[in-house]
Amino acid sequence: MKPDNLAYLISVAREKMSRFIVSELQRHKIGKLVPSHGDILMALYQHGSLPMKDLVRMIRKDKSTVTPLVEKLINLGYVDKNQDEQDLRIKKIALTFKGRSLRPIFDEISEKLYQRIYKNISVEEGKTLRLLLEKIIAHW
Amino acid sequence: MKPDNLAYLISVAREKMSRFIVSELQRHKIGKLVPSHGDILMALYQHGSLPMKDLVRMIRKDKSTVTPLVEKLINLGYVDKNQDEQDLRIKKIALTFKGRSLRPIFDEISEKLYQRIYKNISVEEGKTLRLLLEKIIAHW
DNA sequence: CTACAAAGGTTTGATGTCAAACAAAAAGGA
DNA sequence: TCCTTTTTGTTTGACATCAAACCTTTGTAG
Repeated sequence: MKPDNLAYLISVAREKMSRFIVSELQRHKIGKLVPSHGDILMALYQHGSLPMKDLVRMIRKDKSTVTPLVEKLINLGYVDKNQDEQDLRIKKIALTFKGRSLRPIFDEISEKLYQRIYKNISVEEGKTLRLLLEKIIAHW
Repeated sequence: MKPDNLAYLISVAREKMSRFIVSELQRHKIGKLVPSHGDILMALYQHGSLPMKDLVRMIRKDKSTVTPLVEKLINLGYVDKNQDEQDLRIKKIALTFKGRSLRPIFDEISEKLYQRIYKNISVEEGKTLRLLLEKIIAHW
């Protein structure tokens, strides 16, 4: 649905970025991951151990989506899941050693994505773009 | 995966728009459709009958994705599919009367989306935004 | 004309995604 | 204490999505 040109362009940009990330992840043979898995790992890199609840909020996906996403990362050995001791409802997700060892790769992919975006716009234009997108989002 | 702020903002903007469209479609009881179905109908509103091949290109989805999307629209009675007479490989998708009758609703949703986006940015800013997104996409 | 390659679509299998229903634990109120 | 509500997370069912394999029809080289 792309009646307005802006909506169309935003969708296309997002698709390009998404495909770029997926292809980079595959190139590194990390397992067949999608950007959402990357979101989870990035969140863990930045915040350490996190309960499912916070992960759900941070990656902006339904909780019933996050469960299998995390499960996959567990099966690949990148994270583990442990019950909180105070509140037994809470499951805390944390990086394993193997998961932490992937960080350089994710940093590299992030950097590459950044370079790709800024290949054809200036830093100043990037600022403008960020500002406009924030305006649209903030008062949505 | 939202290391760079811009990538993150573009994703969030796209998600907001997508959810907006889905909720509008549901509000109109058109059937449980997603934006991709809207993309197909909009393409047909603009170009009349279209072969699957062109539909695939226009909505930027894999051909194996478009097949079931169209099938759903057929089941809902909004489009039909007929074999081309010259080239028997080609299946042409066309709007039915019922499908055409939905056009006002889609025009309304488009307009609402436009209003939502431009609620907090000026026309001039919209122009700038479009320009910058095009820059990023074009030389991707 | 025949064989091979290319093009247009569908099928199959795997998986991400959401909504709704569910289960279990904690919180709160009487 | 006991009952109700809220919170946290999983399960289930439906479906969009893609990649790879497949089928059918065209196009083409020899």
